[in-house]
Amino acid sequence: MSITSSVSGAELRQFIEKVENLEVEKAEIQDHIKDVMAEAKARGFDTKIMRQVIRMRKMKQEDLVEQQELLDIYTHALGMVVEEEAA
Amino acid sequence: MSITSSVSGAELRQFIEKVENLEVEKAEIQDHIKDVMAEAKARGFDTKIMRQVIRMRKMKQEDLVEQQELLDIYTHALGMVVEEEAA
Amino acid sequence: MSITSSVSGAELRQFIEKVENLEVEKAEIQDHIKDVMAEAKARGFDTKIMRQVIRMRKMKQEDLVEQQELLDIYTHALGMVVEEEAA
Amino acid sequence: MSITSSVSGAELRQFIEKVENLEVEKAEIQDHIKDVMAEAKARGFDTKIMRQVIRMRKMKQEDLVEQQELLDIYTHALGMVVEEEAA
DNA sequence: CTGCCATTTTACCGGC
DNA sequence: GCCGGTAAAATGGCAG
Repeated sequence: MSITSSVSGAELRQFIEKVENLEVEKAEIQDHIKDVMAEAKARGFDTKIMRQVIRMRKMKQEDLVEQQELLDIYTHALGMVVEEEAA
Repeated sequence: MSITSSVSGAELRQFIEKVENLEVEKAEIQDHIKDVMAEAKARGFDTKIMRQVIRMRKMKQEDLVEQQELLDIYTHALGMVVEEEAA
Repeated sequence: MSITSSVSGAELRQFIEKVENLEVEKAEIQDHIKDVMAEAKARGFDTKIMRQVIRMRKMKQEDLVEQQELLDIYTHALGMVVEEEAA
Repeated sequence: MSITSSVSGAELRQFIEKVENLEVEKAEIQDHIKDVMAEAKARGFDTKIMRQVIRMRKMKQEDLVEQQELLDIYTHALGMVVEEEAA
């Protein structure tokens, strides 16, 4: 009995190759980002600052989401606390 | 504030937005990868092993062998014997 | 605001601070681990392999063998032959 | 020539065991944290909220550090921009 | 080539 | 007891 018998090699291969193809696409985009940064640098901008700015803009958005989640949690929790105190 | 600053500001903004857009694209591809892995999992494949296989396929054969050898050296030095299958 | 809420708040604070203190301790130990690894690296050991060995030692032998077998199955199914050393 | 000859098994073992011991300590603290959380839960607190609160308190501290770093970067960058515009 | 930062992987925790 | 998501750790990549 072959060691391969317990899995469908063909199916596995399809999944693997699909992921690998997507990873290639991703790498291309990453390269593109690198190009843009290089161009910005050539135009005199400090890439370190740019990265920091990008990072902070991302964080700001995430914070909004975070705040909303906290609000939701508190809203639900209030119901619990009220029940709790009523008990 | 000088004209120069404003122009620089506009140009900077363009670079940053371009990068951010590319990062969005990248995130979408990453999500797609996640989907593929989830489907593979649903089809009964072990995603952890799949990831390992993908990593191995990316590595140069040379490095792969070297790393395996080093692992062997270390495990033997520690007296760790991993039970081998009789083929 | 009710007395109950204040009491709950104080109690909650106590729990949270206790957790935070424990997390500080944990971080210190983590730093210590980092130091040990750095020393090992300075002595010429490959820390990546060391980490892998530590992970392997944590795993049950049974699971370790199983995982290795699965990897073999997948690599064979994909026709990946990892060159074995002649001992 | 033995496969073990190229590394000092004794020294490696010492490093590994030291790390493992530290990891045991760390796990104990983690268990302790778990106990505290379980007790809080038993006292009626929502662990999800607690985690969120702990997380946000940590982030607040990290944000301060981040802000300072950004300030530093900007300070340095200003020098650059001034030079740039003078050029 | 070293340190730093982003990504990726692993481990954990709570819910079903 | 798995499973899904979330936080911690580790690896890899990039800039300097």
